[in-house]
Amino acid sequence: MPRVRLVTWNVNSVRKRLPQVLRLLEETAPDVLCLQETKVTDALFPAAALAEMGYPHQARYGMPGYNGVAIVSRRPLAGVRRHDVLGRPDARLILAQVPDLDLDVHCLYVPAGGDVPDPETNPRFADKLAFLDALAEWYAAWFGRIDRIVLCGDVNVAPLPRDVWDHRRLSRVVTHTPVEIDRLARLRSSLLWVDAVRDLTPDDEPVFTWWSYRAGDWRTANKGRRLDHVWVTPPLAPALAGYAVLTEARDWRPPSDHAPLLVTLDLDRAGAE
DNA sequence: ATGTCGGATGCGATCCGA
Repeated sequence: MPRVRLVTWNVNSVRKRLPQVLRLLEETAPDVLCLQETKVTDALFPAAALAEMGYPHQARYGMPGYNGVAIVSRRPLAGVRRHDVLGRPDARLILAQVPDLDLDVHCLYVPAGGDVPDPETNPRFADKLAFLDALAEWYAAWFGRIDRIVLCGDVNVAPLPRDVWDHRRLSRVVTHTPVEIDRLARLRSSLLWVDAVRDLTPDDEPVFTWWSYRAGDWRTANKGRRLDHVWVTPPLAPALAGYAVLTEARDWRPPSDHAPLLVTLDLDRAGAE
């Protein structure tokens, strides 16, 4: 079986960013692309343009204006399923099987959590914590079935000190507070998920996938955070072969504030399902 | 507190969410 390439990207509107998405597909030729913040209803999703580029297999879960996730693939998808975390239909998680690869792909967009890292005064932050708790519980109920799952998405948490440009300063900033890091760790424990990037890179090496629009020269300032993650279940850990943050895409005008994350799997080295 | 995006509303400028 050849190497498998997966890319995940928070596009911040798939319609606004369609030329950049097509360029990404052309230049990186992934088997599967996971998109977050598509910000489009399913009826208006640019299905034909992506199909024309060689990606006719698409699972999408959109809503007007906000959120929205999609999995687009060169290989057939099966068993497409949406999951409403906390019972809310807000287009944040979609699941699909890739039968050719004997793999499940999950595409996730975790709530950002607002500006104030206090669940007492900021309902958005409380909601983010509740979302992570509910998702952890949901996955924990799968435990025992040893599946080959790849979870891709914008988890809106940068867990390690070197996942942000300034650990001390950002410890009081939403995305890097201890309480969020604790909740993300619980989610990771739910299925013993392996964080692909940190499995392939020492923890003390800075890795970022997001740079705010508000910093003038993002590359020079480099005030980034690693908000976008690819996690795999234990049978896939031996298959992890490489990753790349495609920072060049952060400059494709008009840019998303996230860079795509590419992960390569060598499925010959994976465990069985 | 600020900075800059994208979408929705409703048709212009403002609000929400990020």
